[in-house]
Amino acid sequence: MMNSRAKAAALEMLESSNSAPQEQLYGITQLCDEFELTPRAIRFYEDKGLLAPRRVNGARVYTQRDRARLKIILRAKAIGSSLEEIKHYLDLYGSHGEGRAKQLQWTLERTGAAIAELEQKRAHIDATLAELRLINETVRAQLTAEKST
DNA sequence: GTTCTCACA
DNA sequence: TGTGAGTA
Repeated sequence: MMNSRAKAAALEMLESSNSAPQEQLYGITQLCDEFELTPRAIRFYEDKGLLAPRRVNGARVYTQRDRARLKIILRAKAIGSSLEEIKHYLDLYGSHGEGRAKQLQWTLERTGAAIAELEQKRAHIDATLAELRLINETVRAQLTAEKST
């Protein structure tokens, strides 16, 4: 629990305590506005291990990196990835050595599967579109015929 | 305004 | 995969 003035003061302290390249910081409301999310959703992602913002007097403070991760989360969500899958994708960024090879293998398989699923959906959509166009034209022809009767 | 937790779909 | 309510 922290009012916005206290948070602003805390943010300022953080920024001024780091001498050189001050990292841009964000509050949860800023991210919500920017990505059109609710605070509940962002906290939900954190709860699932997709985000790990720092805390300043209890309030969440997000870095550019958190912001970049959020972008990835939303893009992956948009193509139907589960949060659990997205977590794996994100873990790829920080992994090295032996673990990284497994991560890459997993990502290779998972993205391959996702590609196949999306292509199948596209085929289904194309087929449905063809059917609907046929129906549309048939009905149009009937309407024209009945009007001239 | 922001936090957390519990309930709910 | 989230939302809503109640709370401090």
